[in-house]
Amino acid sequence: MNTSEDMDLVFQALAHRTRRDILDLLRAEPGQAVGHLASNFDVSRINIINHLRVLETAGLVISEKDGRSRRLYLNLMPIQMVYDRWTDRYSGYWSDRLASLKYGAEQATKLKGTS
Amino acid sequence: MNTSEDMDLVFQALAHRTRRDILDLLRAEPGQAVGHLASNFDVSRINIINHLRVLETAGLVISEKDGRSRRLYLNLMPIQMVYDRWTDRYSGYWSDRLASLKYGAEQATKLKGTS
DNA sequence: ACAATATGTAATCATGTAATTACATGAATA
DNA sequence: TATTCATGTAATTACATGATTACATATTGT
Repeated sequence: MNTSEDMDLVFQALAHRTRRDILDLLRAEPGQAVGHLASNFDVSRINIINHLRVLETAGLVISEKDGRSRRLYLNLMPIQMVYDRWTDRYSGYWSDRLASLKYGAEQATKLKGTS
Repeated sequence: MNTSEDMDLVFQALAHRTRRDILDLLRAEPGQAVGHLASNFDVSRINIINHLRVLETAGLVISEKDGRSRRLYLNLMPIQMVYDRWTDRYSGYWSDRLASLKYGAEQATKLKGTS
């Protein structure tokens, strides 16, 4: 998670519903195989493999071979690092939830007042 | 932030370095105009307008007309809602930073042991 | 060895995105 | 009113992405 390109990969990976659903399924049942995972979707198995490649490139999914199948695991570290970087940047705004909402209200007021 | 399509928009908006840089600049100097913002980049002014449209569609940027210019503001609410939803889902893993790192270590050990 | 199973690669097609140039609108000001 | 300034729209181009079908690899079991 050093370069900005890595962050691009993580956000892009999360920017598709199927891939977010994959992460949910891997969280619910870690170590499941590709075919078993794909059976949850209406799209082709190959499409799920393509999505898995995107997730693996972003570091969000790790896999290990197990005979003729492949076990899949969720890895949340990239999301943690994005979160850390983001909250470092904007910690003043929303490191604390209440402060964030306060900011949102202030901004709304400011916009209302000047328009 | 009700539908999954809204989350797609937010993640897609964040999945480009220029757009993340725009958010940083708007945070540093709220209310700045389009041309002033665009002067920070090497790309064309129109390209920044296109990126702004993406950010506004995702709800991350709000704007108001001010004479012949347009004032731009950062809106972090969509990110907050994505964050809330994500941490709701995976709160057991990384609502607490230490717990998250612990999970990461456990997962690494698990993978090492079975491969 | 042969067949069945699990996964992956290659080629393809349609669609979407990023960035550009040229032109158009609308507001401030001489 | 004409002109400059700030912004926006339209059309275009190159490239990336999502999803598919057909084929290929590798492993298990008969």
